[in-house]
Amino acid sequence: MPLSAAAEPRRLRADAARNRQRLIDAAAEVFAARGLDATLDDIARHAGVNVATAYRHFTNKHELADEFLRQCIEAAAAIADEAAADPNPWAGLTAFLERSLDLIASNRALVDVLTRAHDGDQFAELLDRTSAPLERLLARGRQYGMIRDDIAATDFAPILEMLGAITGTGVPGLPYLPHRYIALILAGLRPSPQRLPSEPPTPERLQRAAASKAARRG
Amino acid sequence: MPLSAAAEPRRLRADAARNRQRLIDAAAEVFAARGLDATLDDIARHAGVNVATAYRHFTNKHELADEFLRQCIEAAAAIADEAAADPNPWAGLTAFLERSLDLIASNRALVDVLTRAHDGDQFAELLDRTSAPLERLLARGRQYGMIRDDIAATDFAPILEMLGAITGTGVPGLPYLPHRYIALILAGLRPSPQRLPSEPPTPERLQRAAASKAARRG
Amino acid sequence: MPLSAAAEPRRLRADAARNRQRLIDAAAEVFAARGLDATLDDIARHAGVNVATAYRHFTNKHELADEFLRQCIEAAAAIADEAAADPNPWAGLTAFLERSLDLIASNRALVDVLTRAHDGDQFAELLDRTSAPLERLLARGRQYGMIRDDIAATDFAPILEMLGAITGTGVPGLPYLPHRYIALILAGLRPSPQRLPSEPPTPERLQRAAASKAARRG
Amino acid sequence: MPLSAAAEPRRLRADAARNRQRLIDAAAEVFAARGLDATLDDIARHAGVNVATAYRHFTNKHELADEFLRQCIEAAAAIADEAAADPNPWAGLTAFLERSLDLIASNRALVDVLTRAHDGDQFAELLDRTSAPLERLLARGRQYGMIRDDIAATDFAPILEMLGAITGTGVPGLPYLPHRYIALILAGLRPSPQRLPSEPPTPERLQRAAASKAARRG
DNA sequence: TATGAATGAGAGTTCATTCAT
DNA sequence: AATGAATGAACTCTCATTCAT
Repeated sequence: MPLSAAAEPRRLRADAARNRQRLIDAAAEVFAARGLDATLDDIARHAGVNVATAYRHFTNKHELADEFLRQCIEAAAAIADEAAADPNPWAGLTAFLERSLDLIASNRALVDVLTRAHDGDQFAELLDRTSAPLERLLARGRQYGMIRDDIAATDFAPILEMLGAITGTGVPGLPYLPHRYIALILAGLRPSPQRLPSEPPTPERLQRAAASKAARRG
Repeated sequence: MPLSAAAEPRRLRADAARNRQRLIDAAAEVFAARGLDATLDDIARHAGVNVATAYRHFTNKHELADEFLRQCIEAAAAIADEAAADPNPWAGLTAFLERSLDLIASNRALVDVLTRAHDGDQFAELLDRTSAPLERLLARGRQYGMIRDDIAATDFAPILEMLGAITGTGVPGLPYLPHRYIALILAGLRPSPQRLPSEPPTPERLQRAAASKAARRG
Repeated sequence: MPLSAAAEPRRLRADAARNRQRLIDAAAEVFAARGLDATLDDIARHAGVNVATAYRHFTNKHELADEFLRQCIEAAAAIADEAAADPNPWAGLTAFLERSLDLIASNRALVDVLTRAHDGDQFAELLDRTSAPLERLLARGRQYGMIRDDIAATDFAPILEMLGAITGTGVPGLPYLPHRYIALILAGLRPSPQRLPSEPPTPERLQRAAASKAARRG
Repeated sequence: MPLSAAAEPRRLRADAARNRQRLIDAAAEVFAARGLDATLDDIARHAGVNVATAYRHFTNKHELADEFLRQCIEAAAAIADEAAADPNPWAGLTAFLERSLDLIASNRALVDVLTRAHDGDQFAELLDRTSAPLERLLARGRQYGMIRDDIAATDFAPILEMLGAITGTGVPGLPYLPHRYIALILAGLRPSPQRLPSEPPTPERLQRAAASKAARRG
């Protein structure tokens, strides 16, 4: 899944820029197939370039993964934007979860980054880009009495994290299981007299949690 | 968290048994901290023994992980049994999820085993041990109109998998976030006029999914 | 004794080619000194490169040994060719045995390959390359009544295997003992009224024997 | 002042002596099957005792191998004695070579010790025990004009070493190949007008050669 | 700039040998 | 005396990263 090219600060020669994007696309494919543990050599071979070339573009494997994840975040943000544009908030919310799940499902590494938390900063970025549209969506949903009012945009980070954990449960030839659990969570998001315990997480808290996960990994 | 000692066929000398359990406990700690990718050397050092000693007790790293997971499964089964014994099905269900989450939270590797599925057989075992009590619990819950009737014991594998993904979100000094999402899922488990899509997964399907995950990892 | 360079399919950079040959030469020396059990680390150190470099050139220890043996086989084939070119068959035969012995003597591992049979395929290759010239040599020798007529080219595999076993018997400052036993065997190769028992071994039989030896070793 | 100086170094308890012999027998079997590289653990298990027990009887693996080889040497000496007792020197010589070969063939490790020279001292011992009977045999053979007179007892060390190298060439269902090469060597041992180069090796030389081989191994 | 090649620091595993019961 | 257990030192092989063309 070649993600849209990102804006690069420095000007690169045309072929260099092409190599750079090739590497990111290759990373997407290989990470998707083998997870974040895939070797850089493999990715480079997949991109049709040499490993050393990868190191000219990215100081280390970590950074290539980051770049790849940044592009994933772009895609996630686009999904949130489109969902918020839906006139029916409930339909928008449903679409948001389902399309997010599709994105996650297409990338094993994205599961890794959400589950094993590769880098806290990326997480913050993801929140930053999706919060505003989600908040708009939720506001309208509450207005119409479609969505419970003790849920906030930041709650969707853990929610997607949870859904990401079961993306791999697809078995060819059978209905895709995660939809079932999206529906379960959607049922939980309906208005209810019983309030959820504690408050929605603050962005800071989510960042700290993601960072602490990242720290564990080294 | 030293798990309950497992029944060992052969009698071990006192010191050997101690070392064996030390290794498993060390494995729990180290796996908890760094996931199933942790090195055996690390675990052995943590246990205060030589790597070769680990190899005397377990033919390879895989087997040590298996032993550790087996003990986790015992604990999980105990949780399911106690939950089923609760006279109030809803309270039992709540306790089941919360205590399961606590167990998972204390072991990063348990997340791995649920998320990344180290070994399909272990997964099958886990299902096997928890299905019967859960099914009893659900049956009573449905009778009393407390629990929606299109959910089955096997649904709790993905549900716990999901919850496992966010166990790491705890931040010292703040209320434990996962409880919030347990509550969200519990809300979704209340009876509802809208049925969930597709059927509860069959044990075979869950096993196949777990096995295919395990295959990816190698 | 650096053996003649072998034809390599892919073009290697100058320094890589140098390292590659250095590794093979180092393998020759180290195998010669310690047999095929020598460690790759040792060989690499001898070649002045890192072990990992050895692994860049050869997928495993086995393959490095194979490459080294291939070069030995080239040398052995050259010896057979030159011997067959000698106008005097007896002189040719003598030269063949003596020069073969010199080759073997310079390489402990060559003894290994003949004695302990590292790889049945290599053995087959060796036979294949030396049989034709030897057969020509023997044919002329029989014509002139110089060589007994119940001996065949394939007999020289076991004969060299035998001689290989005593190559190590040289002691500095004393006449080289193996020559004495070459002479003994040459005496046995003179025409004789008493026929040797059984037939010369077929190539298939030699290969099977070599393969069964290889199997034992693992 | 006890007159009966025991031939046995130390008295062993009956069961200890039994274990000791069991270990040597197990060593023979296991060495025969897997060569001198077999693990002590394997041998001990084969003997039905613990490794540590092996270390009570033998200071290290080397010494157990030595003991095993010593028993082989006894057998070899017996063969030489019986051969010398044959009234027909040529028949005696033939029997000596064939039975020696059988002995070697039954023990992979004996090939190792002769080929790869585990220990120079053992070699000396072997010579020592077989020289006298062989010399008597040869003397009579020369008298009758049956055996060439420039061959000596010490020549049979390299000769057996050579034959040992091809003991493995047997293939089930086919005539045993080594007999063919014994016949070849016997043909070379017939009287001949052409003298062999250099002199028969002195015992010292053979010992030095064997010792230098042993040194290589470490 | 891009490449082929090289490397150091492990990871998993094995084995001769020693220790503690 | 004999055993179960423990160990340190190897050995094979891998990979992120750097160097030399």
